Amino acid sequence: MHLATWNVNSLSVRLPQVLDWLAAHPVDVLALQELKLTDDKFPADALARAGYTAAWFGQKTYNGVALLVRLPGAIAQVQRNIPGFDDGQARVIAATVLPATGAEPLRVISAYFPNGQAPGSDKFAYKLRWLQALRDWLALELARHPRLVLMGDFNITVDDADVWDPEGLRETIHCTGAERAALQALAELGLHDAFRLFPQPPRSFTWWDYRQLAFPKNQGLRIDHIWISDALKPLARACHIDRAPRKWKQPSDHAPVVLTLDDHAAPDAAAKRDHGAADPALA
DNA sequence: ATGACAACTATGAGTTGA
Repeated sequence: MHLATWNVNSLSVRLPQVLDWLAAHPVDVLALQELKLTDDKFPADALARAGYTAAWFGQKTYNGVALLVRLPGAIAQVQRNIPGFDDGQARVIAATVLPATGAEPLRVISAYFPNGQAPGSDKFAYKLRWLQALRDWLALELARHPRLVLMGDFNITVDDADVWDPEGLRETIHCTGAERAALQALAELGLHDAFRLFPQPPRSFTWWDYRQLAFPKNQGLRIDHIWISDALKPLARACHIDRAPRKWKQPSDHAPVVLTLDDHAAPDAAAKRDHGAADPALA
Protein backbone atom coordinates (compact mmCIF):
# COMPACT_ATOMS: atom_id res chain seq x y z
CA MET A 1 0.00 0.00 0.00
CA HIS A 2 1.26 3.46 -0.91
CA LEU A 3 0.43 6.88 0.50
CA ALA A 4 1.73 10.17 -0.82
CA THR A 5 1.61 13.91 -0.16
CA TRP A 6 2.04 16.74 -2.65
CA ASN A 7 1.75 20.50 -2.34
CA VAL A 8 0.50 21.29 -5.86
CA ASN A 9 0.49 25.12 -5.63
CA SER A 10 -2.91 25.54 -7.32
CA LEU A 11 -4.91 22.44 -8.23
CA SER A 12 -6.53 24.30 -11.12
CA VAL A 13 -3.14 24.78 -12.75
CA ARG A 14 -1.71 21.40 -11.71
CA LEU A 15 -4.67 19.04 -12.27
CA PRO A 16 -3.22 17.60 -15.51
CA GLN A 17 0.03 16.86 -13.67
CA VAL A 18 -1.80 15.25 -10.75
CA LEU A 19 -3.70 13.01 -13.18
CA ASP A 20 -0.50 12.12 -15.06
CA TRP A 21 1.31 11.35 -11.82
CA LEU A 22 -1.53 9.18 -10.48
CA ALA A 23 -1.72 7.27 -13.77
CA ALA A 24 1.96 6.37 -13.39
CA HIS A 25 1.81 5.97 -9.59
CA PRO A 26 -1.65 4.76 -8.55
CA VAL A 27 -1.09 5.30 -4.83
CA ASP A 28 -3.87 4.32 -2.44
CA VAL A 29 -3.99 7.72 -0.77
CA LEU A 30 -2.81 11.12 -2.04
CA ALA A 31 -2.87 14.14 0.27
CA LEU A 32 -2.89 17.49 -1.53
CA GLN A 33 -2.14 20.98 -0.23
CA GLU A 34 -2.43 24.53 -1.59
CA LEU A 35 -5.47 23.81 -3.75
CA LYS A 36 -6.05 27.57 -4.08
CA LEU A 37 -9.65 27.04 -5.14
CA THR A 38 -13.10 27.17 -3.59
CA ASP A 39 -15.03 23.97 -2.88
CA ASP A 40 -17.29 24.45 -5.90
CA LYS A 41 -14.24 24.42 -8.21
CA PHE A 42 -12.82 21.14 -6.89
CA PRO A 43 -12.36 18.73 -9.86
CA ALA A 44 -14.15 15.78 -8.24
CA ASP A 45 -15.48 14.43 -11.56
CA ALA A 46 -12.10 14.35 -13.30
CA LEU A 47 -10.57 12.60 -10.29
CA ALA A 48 -13.44 10.09 -10.16
CA ARG A 49 -12.86 9.28 -13.84
CA ALA A 50 -9.22 8.66 -12.89
CA GLY A 51 -10.36 6.18 -10.25
CA TYR A 52 -10.22 8.31 -7.11
CA THR A 53 -12.79 9.41 -4.57
CA ALA A 54 -12.01 12.56 -2.61
CA ALA A 55 -12.74 14.75 0.37
CA TRP A 56 -11.73 18.40 0.13
CA PHE A 57 -11.63 21.65 2.05
CA GLY A 58 -11.05 24.61 -0.21
CA GLN A 59 -10.64 28.35 0.12
CA LYS A 60 -10.41 31.23 -2.31
CA THR A 61 -6.88 32.17 -3.44
CA TYR A 62 -4.93 30.56 -0.60
CA ASN A 63 -4.54 27.26 1.25
CA GLY A 64 -6.96 24.38 0.67
CA VAL A 65 -6.34 20.67 1.32
CA ALA A 66 -7.73 17.36 0.08
CA LEU A 67 -7.50 13.60 0.43
CA LEU A 68 -7.79 11.34 -2.62
CA VAL A 69 -8.41 7.63 -2.16
CA ARG A 70 -8.12 5.05 -4.92
CA LEU A 71 -11.37 3.26 -5.65
CA PRO A 72 -12.93 0.98 -4.51
CA GLY A 73 -11.45 2.42 -1.32
CA ALA A 74 -13.62 4.80 0.68
CA ILE A 75 -13.53 7.85 2.91
CA ALA A 76 -15.46 8.31 6.19
CA GLN A 77 -15.51 10.50 9.31
CA VAL A 78 -14.22 13.63 7.60
CA GLN A 79 -12.96 16.45 9.84
CA ARG A 80 -12.10 19.91 8.49
CA ASN A 81 -9.56 22.03 10.40
CA ILE A 82 -8.64 21.58 14.07
CA PRO A 83 -11.68 21.28 16.35
CA GLY A 84 -11.88 24.15 18.83
CA PHE A 85 -9.25 26.23 17.00
CA ASP A 86 -10.95 29.18 15.35
CA ASP A 87 -9.27 29.51 11.98
CA GLY A 88 -10.41 31.22 8.80
CA GLN A 89 -7.79 29.33 6.78
CA ALA A 90 -8.42 25.89 5.24
CA ARG A 91 -5.34 23.97 6.37
CA VAL A 92 -6.40 20.54 7.63
CA ILE A 93 -8.58 17.69 6.45
CA ALA A 94 -8.70 14.40 8.35
CA ALA A 95 -10.57 11.26 7.40
CA THR A 96 -10.83 7.58 8.08
CA VAL A 97 -9.67 5.81 4.94
CA LEU A 98 -10.64 2.32 3.91
CA PRO A 99 -7.89 1.36 1.45
CA ALA A 100 -8.65 -0.31 -1.86
CA THR A 101 -6.17 -3.03 -0.88
CA GLY A 102 -8.51 -4.26 1.84
CA ALA A 103 -6.08 -3.25 4.57
CA GLU A 104 -7.36 -2.15 7.97
CA PRO A 105 -8.71 1.43 8.08
CA LEU A 106 -6.27 4.29 8.56
CA ARG A 107 -6.79 7.73 10.02
CA VAL A 108 -5.17 10.06 7.49
CA ILE A 109 -4.56 13.79 7.81
CA SER A 110 -3.59 16.16 5.01
CA ALA A 111 -2.17 19.34 6.53
CA TYR A 112 -0.82 22.62 5.18
CA PHE A 113 1.07 24.11 8.11
CA PRO A 114 1.29 27.92 8.19
CA ASN A 115 4.32 29.45 6.50
CA GLY A 116 5.11 31.86 9.34
CA GLN A 117 6.79 34.49 7.14
CA ALA A 118 9.55 35.49 9.60
CA PRO A 119 10.38 34.94 13.27
CA GLY A 120 8.76 37.65 15.38
CA SER A 121 6.00 38.42 12.88
CA ASP A 122 2.27 38.09 13.54
CA LYS A 123 2.21 35.20 11.09
CA PHE A 124 4.96 33.45 13.03
CA ALA A 125 2.93 33.79 16.24
CA TYR A 126 -0.06 32.32 14.39
CA LYS A 127 2.11 29.43 13.20
CA LEU A 128 3.16 28.60 16.77
CA ARG A 129 -0.43 28.86 18.07
CA TRP A 130 -1.59 26.63 15.24
CA LEU A 131 1.15 24.08 16.04
CA GLN A 132 0.09 23.98 19.70
CA ALA A 133 -3.54 23.41 18.71
CA LEU A 134 -2.46 20.69 16.28
CA ARG A 135 -0.52 18.92 19.01
CA ASP A 136 -3.42 19.01 21.46
CA TRP A 137 -5.83 17.69 18.84
CA LEU A 138 -3.44 14.97 17.61
CA ALA A 139 -3.16 13.63 21.16
CA LEU A 140 -6.92 12.99 21.04
CA GLU A 141 -6.83 11.65 17.49
CA LEU A 142 -4.08 9.17 18.32
CA ALA A 143 -6.07 7.89 21.30
CA ARG A 144 -9.08 7.31 19.03
CA HIS A 145 -7.15 6.16 15.96
CA PRO A 146 -3.86 4.36 16.67
CA ARG A 147 -3.27 3.76 12.95
CA LEU A 148 -2.63 7.39 12.02
CA VAL A 149 -0.74 9.10 9.19
CA LEU A 150 -0.04 12.85 9.34
CA MET A 151 1.23 14.15 6.03
CA GLY A 152 1.55 17.38 4.19
CA ASP A 153 3.52 20.56 3.82
CA PHE A 154 4.79 21.07 7.37
CA ASN A 155 6.73 24.23 6.39
CA ILE A 156 9.41 23.18 8.91
CA THR A 157 12.76 21.45 8.49
CA VAL A 158 13.30 18.72 11.07
CA ASP A 159 17.03 19.41 11.37
CA ASP A 160 20.00 20.83 9.46
CA ALA A 161 20.12 17.78 7.17
CA ASP A 162 16.90 19.11 5.66
CA VAL A 163 18.49 22.45 4.68
CA TRP A 164 20.72 23.14 1.66
CA ASP A 165 22.56 25.94 3.51
CA PRO A 166 22.13 25.35 7.25
CA GLU A 167 24.55 28.09 8.31
CA GLY A 168 23.18 30.73 5.96
CA LEU A 169 19.58 29.92 6.87
CA ARG A 170 20.05 29.44 10.61
CA GLU A 171 17.05 30.72 12.61
CA THR A 172 15.28 31.86 9.45
CA ILE A 173 11.71 30.76 8.70
CA HIS A 174 11.32 26.94 8.42
CA CYS A 175 14.58 26.50 10.32
CA THR A 176 14.04 28.09 13.74
CA GLY A 177 14.45 26.33 17.05
CA ALA A 178 10.90 27.27 18.01
CA GLU A 179 9.44 25.56 14.93
CA ARG A 180 11.60 22.47 15.38
CA ALA A 181 10.64 22.27 19.06
CA ALA A 182 6.99 22.21 18.02
CA LEU A 183 7.77 19.29 15.71
CA GLN A 184 9.56 17.54 18.57
CA ALA A 185 6.39 17.96 20.64
CA LEU A 186 4.50 16.10 17.88
CA ALA A 187 7.13 13.37 17.90
CA GLU A 188 6.65 12.94 21.63
CA LEU A 189 3.03 11.98 20.99
CA GLY A 190 4.35 8.88 19.27
CA LEU A 191 4.74 10.05 15.69
CA HIS A 192 7.70 9.21 13.47
CA ASP A 193 9.25 10.95 10.46
CA ALA A 194 8.84 8.09 7.97
CA PHE A 195 11.52 9.46 5.64
CA ARG A 196 14.18 9.15 8.33
CA LEU A 197 13.28 5.55 9.16
CA PHE A 198 15.33 4.59 6.09
CA PRO A 199 18.75 5.44 4.66
CA GLN A 200 18.38 8.41 2.30
CA PRO A 201 20.57 10.25 -0.18
CA PRO A 202 22.31 13.32 1.24
CA ARG A 203 20.71 16.66 0.37
CA SER A 204 17.21 15.19 -0.01
CA PHE A 205 14.72 18.03 -0.39
CA THR A 206 11.02 18.46 -1.25
CA TRP A 207 10.88 22.17 -2.11
CA TRP A 208 13.04 24.38 -4.32
CA ASP A 209 12.55 28.09 -4.96
CA TYR A 210 11.41 28.91 -8.49
CA ARG A 211 14.14 31.54 -8.63
CA GLN A 212 17.92 31.44 -8.98
CA LEU A 213 18.02 27.99 -10.60
CA ALA A 214 17.47 26.51 -7.15
CA PHE A 215 16.27 23.14 -8.44
CA PRO A 216 19.12 22.39 -10.87
CA LYS A 217 21.54 23.42 -8.12
CA ASN A 218 19.56 21.34 -5.59
CA GLN A 219 19.28 24.29 -3.24
CA GLY A 220 16.15 23.21 -1.40
CA LEU A 221 14.49 22.32 1.86
CA ARG A 222 12.80 19.16 3.11
CA ILE A 223 9.56 20.62 4.47
CA ASP A 224 6.99 18.12 3.16
CA HIS A 225 6.69 15.17 5.48
CA ILE A 226 4.88 11.91 6.25
CA TRP A 227 4.75 11.10 9.93
CA ILE A 228 3.32 7.81 11.15
CA SER A 229 2.09 6.58 14.52
CA ASP A 230 3.75 3.97 16.73
CA ALA A 231 1.28 1.34 15.50
CA LEU A 232 2.22 1.92 11.85
CA LYS A 233 5.97 2.25 12.31
CA PRO A 234 6.62 -1.52 12.09
CA LEU A 235 4.68 -1.61 8.80
CA ALA A 236 6.75 1.06 7.03
CA ARG A 237 8.83 -0.41 4.21
CA ALA A 238 10.12 2.60 2.27
CA CYS A 239 9.79 6.36 1.92
CA HIS A 240 11.11 8.47 -0.91
CA ILE A 241 10.82 11.84 -2.65
CA ASP A 242 9.75 11.80 -6.30
CA ARG A 243 11.70 14.67 -7.87
CA ALA A 244 10.43 13.93 -11.39
CA PRO A 245 7.37 16.26 -11.40
CA ARG A 246 9.60 19.17 -10.33
CA LYS A 247 11.34 18.78 -13.71
CA TRP A 248 8.10 19.00 -15.68
CA LYS A 249 7.00 22.12 -17.52
CA GLN A 250 5.20 24.63 -15.25
CA PRO A 251 5.82 22.56 -12.09
CA SER A 252 4.76 22.99 -8.52
CA ASP A 253 7.68 24.18 -6.42
CA HIS A 254 7.16 21.07 -4.21
CA ALA A 255 7.79 17.41 -5.04
CA PRO A 256 5.64 14.47 -3.87
CA VAL A 257 6.72 12.25 -0.97
CA VAL A 258 5.68 8.58 -1.06
CA LEU A 259 5.38 6.07 1.78
CA THR A 260 5.15 2.30 1.32
CA LEU A 261 3.24 0.50 4.07
CA ASP A 262 2.98 -3.26 4.42
CA ASP A 263 -0.73 -3.98 4.67
CA HIS A 264 -0.12 -7.49 5.98
CA ALA A 265 -3.54 -7.57 7.63
CA ALA A 266 -5.23 -7.52 4.24
CA PRO A 267 -6.31 -11.01 3.14
CA ASP A 268 -7.08 -9.87 -0.41
CA ALA A 269 -3.76 -8.13 -0.85
CA ALA A 270 -1.91 -11.07 0.65
CA ALA A 271 -3.68 -13.41 -1.74
CA LYS A 272 -2.72 -11.24 -4.68
CA ARG A 273 0.90 -11.20 -3.56
CA ASP A 274 0.86 -14.97 -3.17
CA HIS A 275 -0.29 -15.25 -6.75
CA GLY A 276 2.53 -13.06 -7.90
CA ALA A 277 0.51 -10.05 -9.02
CA ALA A 278 2.71 -7.07 -9.70
CA ASP A 279 2.29 -4.04 -7.51
CA PRO A 280 1.01 -1.33 -9.88
CA ALA A 281 2.05 1.55 -7.65
CA LEU A 282 5.50 3.03 -8.15
CA ALA A 283 6.11 0.90 -11.20
C1' DA B 1 20.41 45.61 0.81
C1' DT B 2 17.06 44.00 -2.79
C1' DG B 3 15.09 41.03 -6.18
C1' DA B 4 14.44 37.06 -8.52
C1' DC B 5 9.57 33.21 -9.82
C1' DA B 6 4.78 31.76 -9.74
C1' DA B 7 -0.18 32.12 -8.72
C1' DC B 8 -3.77 34.96 -7.46
C1' DT B 9 -6.83 39.12 -7.75
C1' DA B 10 -8.00 42.19 -10.85
C1' DT B 11 -7.31 44.12 -15.17
C1' DG B 12 -2.31 47.73 -12.02
C1' DA B 13 0.35 46.60 -9.01
C1' DG B 14 0.17 44.37 -4.82
C1' DT B 15 0.04 40.08 -1.74
C1' DT B 16 1.71 35.73 -0.50
C1' DG B 17 4.51 31.99 -0.60
C1' DA B 18 9.18 29.58 1.24
